[in-house]
Amino acid sequence: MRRRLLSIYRHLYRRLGPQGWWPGRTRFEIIVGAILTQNTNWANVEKAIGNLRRARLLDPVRMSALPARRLAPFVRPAGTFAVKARRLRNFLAFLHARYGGSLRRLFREAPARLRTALLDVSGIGPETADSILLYAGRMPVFVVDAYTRRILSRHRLIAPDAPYDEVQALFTHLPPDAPLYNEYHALLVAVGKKYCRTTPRCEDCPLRRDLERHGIPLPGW
DNA sequence: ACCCAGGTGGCCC
DNA sequence: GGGCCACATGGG
Repeated sequence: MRRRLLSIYRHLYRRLGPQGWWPGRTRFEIIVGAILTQNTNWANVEKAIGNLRRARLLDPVRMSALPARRLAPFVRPAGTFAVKARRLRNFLAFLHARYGGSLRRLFREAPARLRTALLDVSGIGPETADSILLYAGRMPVFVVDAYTRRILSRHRLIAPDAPYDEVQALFTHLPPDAPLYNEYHALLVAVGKKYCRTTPRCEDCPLRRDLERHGIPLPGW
């Protein structure tokens, strides 16, 4: 399994190159993006983040000053904006209550403890929590999203309806290396955007051809 | 006029 | 504990 996962990674990397994820520079911006991108096209998230940036709200203290009703209009392009404004505030309340508003202190937690804590925040589920841990915290936690699922299931590495933790467990076959997990997940999203929707016929997927050519046939094909 | 996008929580049974 | 459903914008 380890060999197979690494082989997929190498072929993805060779084809698509480094992805430079997460888009967004500061830790707080990454966290905001992770919440805003829930079930939403990233282009829409960028518009919302642009609104927040222009209003100088990409800062925990400044954002905390706004009640959800005042925050929502900035978030609007990301969709489900009332919900997401509340979720941003839920995170900020959590950050303030448990870490005195300090992201530095938050990320001093051990990954497993922080994950549990984040999952207690209403509006932060497993994917959002893991995105925060990996991309904002640079912790070796693999992120499972719709693309991860779609690609792995089409390659018969998981069942299409496999539970989150089960999919994530697959990647424990890899060394716990945050930059590797970062790049790997970003590549899965990139290849998913590029091929999995426009080319639902997996026989045409260049990744599959790469793997077969190199003697790593995918099971079930 | 659909359908989808880097989910999550709240119901209902 | 599973099976729906609301949330909602912008692009194809």
